Amino acid sequence: MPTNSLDDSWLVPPVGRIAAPLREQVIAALRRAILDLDLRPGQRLVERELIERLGVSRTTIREALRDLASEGLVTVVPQRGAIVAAPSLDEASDLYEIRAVLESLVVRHFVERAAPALFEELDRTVEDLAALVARGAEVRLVLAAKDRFYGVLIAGAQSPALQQLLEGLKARVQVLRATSLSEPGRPEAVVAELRGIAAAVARRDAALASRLCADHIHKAAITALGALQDAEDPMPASEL
Amino acid sequence: MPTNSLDDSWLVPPVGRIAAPLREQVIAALRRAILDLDLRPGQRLVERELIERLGVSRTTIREALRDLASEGLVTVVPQRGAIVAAPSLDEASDLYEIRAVLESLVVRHFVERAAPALFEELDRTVEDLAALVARGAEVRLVLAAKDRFYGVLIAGAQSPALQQLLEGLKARVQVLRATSLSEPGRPEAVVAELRGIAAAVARRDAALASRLCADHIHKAAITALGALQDAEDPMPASEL
DNA sequence: TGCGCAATTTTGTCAGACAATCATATAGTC
DNA sequence: GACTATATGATTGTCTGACAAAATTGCGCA
Repeated sequence: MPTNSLDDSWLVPPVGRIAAPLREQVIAALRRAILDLDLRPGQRLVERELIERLGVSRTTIREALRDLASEGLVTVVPQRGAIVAAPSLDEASDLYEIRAVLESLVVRHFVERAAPALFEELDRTVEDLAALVARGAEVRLVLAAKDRFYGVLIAGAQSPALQQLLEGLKARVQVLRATSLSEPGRPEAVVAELRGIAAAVARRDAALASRLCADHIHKAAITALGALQDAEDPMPASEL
Repeated sequence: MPTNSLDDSWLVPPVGRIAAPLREQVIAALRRAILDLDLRPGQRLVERELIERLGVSRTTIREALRDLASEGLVTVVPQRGAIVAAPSLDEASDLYEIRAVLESLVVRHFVERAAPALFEELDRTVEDLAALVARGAEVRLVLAAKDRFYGVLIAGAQSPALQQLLEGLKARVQVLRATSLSEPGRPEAVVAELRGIAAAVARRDAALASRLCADHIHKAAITALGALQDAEDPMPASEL
């Protein structure tokens, strides 16, 4: 077996030609594989192998890879192909900082524009999250709940551009988010922080909510980056 | 002649197969055409016509269009193809707001991280701009000078992620930037505002510089959006 | 053991094909 | 004559196969 070829753990049913644009299915499959770490950061994505595994043509694979590249999930090096994106510590730090200011904007817009129903829904998502954490649910579920929280915020902010940018940013740091929530005590802290944000939002205090949101992401960043620094690259190029 | 096909004004030498990846050349050609308004917002980009005009294969065209879509310069509607992106007033407003917070971040990073030489260069670019405005240079040149100013800021901020995001945002509002600078008195105001930013940066006053930068973009936004509102769609679908 | 060259792999691009979908024009109906 | 339904054409989505150029690998040679 040559250096590092794809492991087959993420083998989804070769992408049936069910309904939607085939390319979308390919993108979804690859995205899931990357976010679930079935494909490891830095790993090469060789077109021929993807063709075999997903059962679609090179045309489709290449378009999908380019889409993922624009999402920041893979990096396409000219004449060398695509690799799974692996943000360095510095990059990750930058991404978190950018996310902090953008989420602040989202919160401000939410307070200004969101429909009343969304204010209630925001509270509900926080309590859902709190319940999950209270009964010690696994990280994956907590993360999903947190995504719903941000999802409600974005929906209320009514800014497609913000939504698109933030989705890209979140995808790029997805790896680290799980890390952050795994630190002892962090889930409880997260609940407290989000409750604070929600409370400020409920009082229509945009400035405070926005600041709390930025704080929250900064704290998450510190935790995640710290963990990343400890682990410090458990995955160099060759690992045969 | 059918409804609205491409005008040939932007016909660049059919993209010679000179050196770099062909796709890059196609992307560059289309980007220039869009930013220069040779291709008008809302206009359909039919693959076959692009093939003929640029002399490359459909594969290449399609990949290029997808790249441009990820930059936000074109919008790809499934099953209907690509059209030149046309930001609505609301979208444009959002984009400017996002740009304001991100440029603020850039300025802050610049103050914290930039090499001394860049501080000097920043001053130089402002004075270049001032000179151009003073002798009433055309809008295109002034815009280019302004881009150099932002370019120096970005370079000093040393954040690839920020750079990438801002390039995308700037591309999307490019159309409006020209409009903004065409308003009487605006160029002189721009010079004053940028001088203020540069001065604050020179004093290493990150907070002030950052706030001034946000202000500057807000003002530009108001001017541009106002002009946009007046013009209010001089380009509906059919114009035979 | 180290280096350079050749064989192989992989990407970039092309051409042509086809089904599915969208757009338009035509014909039939009220 | 206006309106709807169908047919016709245009356009996109996807596939196949091909080839040159660049990168990678492996081998032979010094």
